This record gives sequence, C-alpha cells and structure tokens, in this order.
Amino acid sequence: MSAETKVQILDAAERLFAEHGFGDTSLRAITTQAKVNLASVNYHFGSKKQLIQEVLQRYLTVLMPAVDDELQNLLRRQPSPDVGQVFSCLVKPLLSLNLVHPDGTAIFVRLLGRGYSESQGHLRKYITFHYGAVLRAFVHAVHLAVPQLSPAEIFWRLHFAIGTFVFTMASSKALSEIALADYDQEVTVEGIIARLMPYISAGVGAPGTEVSPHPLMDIA
Amino acid sequence: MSAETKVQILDAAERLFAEHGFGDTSLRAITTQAKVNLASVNYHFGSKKQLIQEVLQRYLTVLMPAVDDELQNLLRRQPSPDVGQVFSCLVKPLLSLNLVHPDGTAIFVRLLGRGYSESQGHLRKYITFHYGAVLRAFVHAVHLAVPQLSPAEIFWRLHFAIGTFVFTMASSKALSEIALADYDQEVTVEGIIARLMPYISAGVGAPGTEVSPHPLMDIA
DNA sequence: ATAGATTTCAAACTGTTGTTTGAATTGGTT
DNA sequence: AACCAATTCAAACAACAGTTTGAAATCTAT
Repeated sequence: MSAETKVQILDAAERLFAEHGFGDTSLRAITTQAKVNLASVNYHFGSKKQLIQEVLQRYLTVLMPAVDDELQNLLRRQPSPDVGQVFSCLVKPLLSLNLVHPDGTAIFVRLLGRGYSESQGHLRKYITFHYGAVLRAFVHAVHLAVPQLSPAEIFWRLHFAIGTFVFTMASSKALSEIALADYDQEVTVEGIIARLMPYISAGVGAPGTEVSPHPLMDIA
Repeated sequence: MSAETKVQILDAAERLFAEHGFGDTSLRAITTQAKVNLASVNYHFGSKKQLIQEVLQRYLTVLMPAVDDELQNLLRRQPSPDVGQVFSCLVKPLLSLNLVHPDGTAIFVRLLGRGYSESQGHLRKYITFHYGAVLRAFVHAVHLAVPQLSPAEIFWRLHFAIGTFVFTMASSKALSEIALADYDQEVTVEGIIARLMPYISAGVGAPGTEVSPHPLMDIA
C-alpha cells in the first residue's frame, strides 16, 4: 500500500499546487484532500521541497524526451523548419500529458507557471541542469528557423515566449471563465494552445531589431 | 512625522513585494527594512491586504491617466494606428514611473506580475473596476489596429501580451544576469521594453485563426 | 504463526505569521 | 505650561506552518 499513499499525495499536491501555488498550499491541505496522515508526506518525501520536486519530475520525465523526439523528427524531414514548426514540437508532448493523467496538460503547465514565478529561478536551474541537452536542441532549432536573429535576440525572444506561455496557462482558469462569460466560448487547453501558437510564432519570428542596449552610449 | 512613516513602509514594502512576492514577504521583514515598529503597519494601513493595495495604487494613479492621454493623442493624430503605435502608448507612461521613484518602472511591473499570478484575479478585478474606461480605450485602439480580428481573438491576444510583458519583467532580474554573463549585454528596463515591442506587436498582429474551441464537435 | 521491517497515526514541538493591546512618547493647540 | 489627540513601542496573542516523535497497526517473509 506504500505506492498507493505516495501517488495519492502526489495527485492531491499537484492539483492544489497548480491552483493556489506552492507557498500557499499547506501540507495539511494536501494530506486532508489525499485522505492520508499528515506525517506521511515527510515519511515518503522527506520534506515539502522534495515533494514539489517530485510533483514536477513526474511530468518532466515524460515531457522532455517526447519533445526531444519531436525535434529530431522535425529536423530529419525538414532541415530548414519555420518557427511555427519548431514550436509545434511542444504541442503533442504537452497534450500527451493528458493521457498520463486526467487534465495533466493543464495541471503541468500551471505548475510550470507557478514554479517559474514563485521559486525565484530555482525551477529554471533545475530544468537547465537536468534537461540542458533538450533545451539546447530547441534553441538550435529556433536558430535554424530564424537565422537572421542574433543569439542574444533569440535568447530574449525565447524567454518572451516562455512568459507568454507560462503566464497564460497560470491564469488559464480565470481567462477561461471570462471567455465563457463575455464571449460564450467554452475553452479547453487544446484551444488555448492552438490560439497561442500563431502569436508566439509571429512574435519570435518578428523582424530583428538589434537595439542598442546602451542608449546613452550612442551619444558618446 | 506620520507621513514619513507611511512612506517608509510603502517604499520598503514595494521593493520586498516585487522581489519575493506578497505572500512570502512578512510584515516583520518590511518594518525591519523600513526601520519602523511592527505595529505601525496595522496602525497606518489597517491590514497587510490594504498595504498591498496602497502600494499598487501609488503607481496606478500615475500610470493610468498617462496611458489614457497617450491613447487620446495617438488617435487624434492617427485614427487608424498600427499595433506598434498602440502598444507604444504604454512606453512613456511606464518609463515615467522611473521619475516618480528610483527604479519605479521595474518595481511596478514586477508588482504587476506578482499581483496577476498570486492574487487569484483580485488585482485584475481591482484594475477593471477602477480603470475600466482606460482599459476599454486601449482595447478599442487595438481593435482599430487589427480590425480583422474578432473581439474574442483580441481578448486572448491582449492577455498573451500581458503575459509576455508581466512575466518578462517579473524575471527581468534573472534574465539580465544571464544576458550579462552569456552575451556581455548590460541590460536596462528601457532596453527590455524596446526588445519587447516588436515581439508583442508581431504577436498581437499575427494573422487571425478563429480556431474551433470544440475540436471534438468538428466530428459530430 | 511469528519475528522483523515497513507504514500509519495522533500528538506534540518549534518557529513564524498577521494582528491586538495598553502603556509610553510625541506633536500641536490653547 | 498643560492638555488632548496622534503616534510609537515592546509585548503578547491566536492561528497556522513544516517537521519530529514514539507507539500502534500493517505487511512480508521465513
């Protein structure tokens, strides 16, 4: 029954973390919802911090290799991809999280948003450390798609894209409610992702403006 | 000396809120940094919640009327603006916050990011209630710039843009450090905003794709 | 069936949070 | 100078956080 308890904790934790954030979700709230004893979190995971890590890990170990596969597939059949194609490599892997877990895509992507804005760069470092190769492959593919942009420009644009994505997903619940009330739109995660792609593709692929980062030095 | 204490609390609070978020900043941390007594927060502001509100208010009362002015100026001399011109209406008002307060732009925009992702829609409602007219004026201007997009599509794109903006600014400190280390770029808030503009303009102005929000209904 | 390891449980512990209290101090007005 | 209101202050408050404890219960393997 050990595995049972661990899974119940992870399932309850990911939902509460996604909805209220890591800091504002207490272990008591998690164990109550998971119907397990309070102490079992520390018994099975050691600490709250490690619980958070395992919650994210469960998704990352599925997502990242899938993204890597998609990228390799794309570049094999299309050595000069466009931006839309590169970003589309994220779609299927993201949606496949729905098969791993009901509502998995939405939950993971909200967790990602929380992790990026709450953990002061902790999550970023974790991903960079454990999945650096996949990240580099992705950046490389983007570079193939928009070779006219400098590496620095690509760096910024990619983080803009992450921001667009992560923020939208973190607020997706509220946004969906507004869309339903104001525009009679029933919204799904797939729908939001589909709407995001043109925006991100156009943004990342926008004409480069190698802005001087030292406006005052133009005078000197 | 009353005004003195209030201002010191607000100044310390906005910096700590911007850096660590609202939930993870204790009143004790604020009062220590402000060099005032712990109880003075409740004396002058009533509660932590109201302190947060006043911190944001101090900026919104400067920013929003300025944005309104810029929008009216633009539409008067350019009844059919493009997307870039509309979003440029945000730039000067945002940078003017730097005059109100040292580093005001960066602080405010980080607060905005925190508020949007942490306060579960509380901030959004506050802004909508108090500055609904300015928001509508902005949406109207965007509609003039991209009349081919449906109101629903504009709604989504604007929130994508907010996400891009707010997330970038919330992580601007970390991003600036990376940019400096990896690309030898000294980065300022002005520089980031300048880089953001082409991305957001291209994203919001991207060709519309009125995606079916009910993918399964296509089959039925 | 019994011994030993694993897991659960209620309870307590330690630290921190926002808030309140009532006395001490300060400021302005007459 | 004397009074009253406004402000500051140290201290305590209750609620809640994550974690630890040691005994009870359960499972596993001989």
